[in-house]
Amino acid sequence: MTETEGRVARRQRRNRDALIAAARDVMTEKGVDAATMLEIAERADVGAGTVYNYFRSKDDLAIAVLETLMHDLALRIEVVTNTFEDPAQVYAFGIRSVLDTATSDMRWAQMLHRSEVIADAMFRRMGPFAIRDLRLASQAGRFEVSNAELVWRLTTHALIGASLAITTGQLPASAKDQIIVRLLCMTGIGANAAVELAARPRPTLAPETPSTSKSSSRR
Amino acid sequence: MTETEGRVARRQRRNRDALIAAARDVMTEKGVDAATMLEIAERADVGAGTVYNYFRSKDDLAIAVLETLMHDLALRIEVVTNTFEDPAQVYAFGIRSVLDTATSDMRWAQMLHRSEVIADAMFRRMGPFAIRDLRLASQAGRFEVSNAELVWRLTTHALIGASLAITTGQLPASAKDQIIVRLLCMTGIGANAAVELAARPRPTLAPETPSTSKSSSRR
DNA sequence: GAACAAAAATGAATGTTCGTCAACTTTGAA
DNA sequence: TTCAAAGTTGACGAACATTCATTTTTGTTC
Repeated sequence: MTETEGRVARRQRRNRDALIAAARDVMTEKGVDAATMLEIAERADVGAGTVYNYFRSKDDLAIAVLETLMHDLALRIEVVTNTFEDPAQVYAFGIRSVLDTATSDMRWAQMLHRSEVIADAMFRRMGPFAIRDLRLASQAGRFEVSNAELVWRLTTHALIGASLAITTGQLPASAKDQIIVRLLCMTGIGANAAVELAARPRPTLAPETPSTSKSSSRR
Repeated sequence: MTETEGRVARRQRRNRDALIAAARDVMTEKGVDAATMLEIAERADVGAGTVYNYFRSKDDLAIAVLETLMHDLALRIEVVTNTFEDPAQVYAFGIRSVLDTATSDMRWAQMLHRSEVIADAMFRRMGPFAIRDLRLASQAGRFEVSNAELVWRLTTHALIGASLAITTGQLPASAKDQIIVRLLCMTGIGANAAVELAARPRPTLAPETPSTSKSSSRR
């Protein structure tokens, strides 16, 4: 194990990141399925076969893309919630932000169709934050959650499903408040407290980190 | 509109049902993705192109298969719950049965990977039963649900997600009780009442309606 | 029961895509 | 400068959903 990251390793990570950025662009433009590996490779200025040196399969790559979206969102949420007093509100703001982002940002909406993949990415990438918040709120006596992992797992799937229902028009966007209330109910807080918690005013999130893929400047 | 179903319409429905049965067999054996349209057609003793006279696409066919599984399960649940006194218990037994079936029956487990499709089929096919039960229990003062459709929508996605997590080993089967408790929490019943409701003894379901596809006897 | 039009079935051909691979290029140490 | 290891390439193979021109079946009318 070298103390610092070697030149080779650094270059490899650059290539990997460039591929993820390219894939993110193509996939959020056309959807995961419609994005072909060839187009992604071309966007990254790379041969078609090269992608498979970094990702085992298209799904692998899609998961990597989703994870960057998730991680980015989790960090932006944390910046805001750091100032909150009530740990229950931290959690509530988090799931509300996910719902808002997933339904309003076309980049997310395009990805929603692979529910189980996106829910899994959300579980893993945002889980460390969400589960911590659930535990803190439980310790503070605000929630009644004995198995935070389980509650978060159920919440991710419900959240993605609800987002999908909104973007496909099966649910009106005005149902968002009720969705959050019901998801908060899963924390054992009770219906009345959930309504109150969901109704609190919310600050706005910072804008998304811009993509790092060069449009077409290299070479 | 003819009073009785004409000969033509009846034959068409027979063919359609035979295709669904064949597709159900193949898809539950190998999974939706691994099932090829050609194999399904062969199993139904039909040309490859014929399938497209009855279903617009492979997805269409998969949805039809899922709907038969859902509908069948809903009916079997209803037979048992007809004798229940407590409307809340009717709903609890319903979601518990879905979870048990989805995680123990290989036929279901194979289908779980198209989360959003299966959740949507469950919403539509089992919804009429589940939403009615939610409303009845709310009217009886057992639940606190103002928007039964929404609660059912969230529940289907969470239920499918949880089932998938169990079949893939991400969650132990022993978590099933807790899953049901948390899903019941979404009805606004409160954590304690949910635990009590989930712990009640459950009768067993009738076995599944056998497939109607002839193994290979025709011709 | 013959003639015929409409409906349904057929399966070979089509087009698309993922993932592989043998040849080629770059890298960096000796 | 040399050379082996690592990385890259794009043509290619295989798989598969879907199409469509052709054939077969069905039901009706005389």
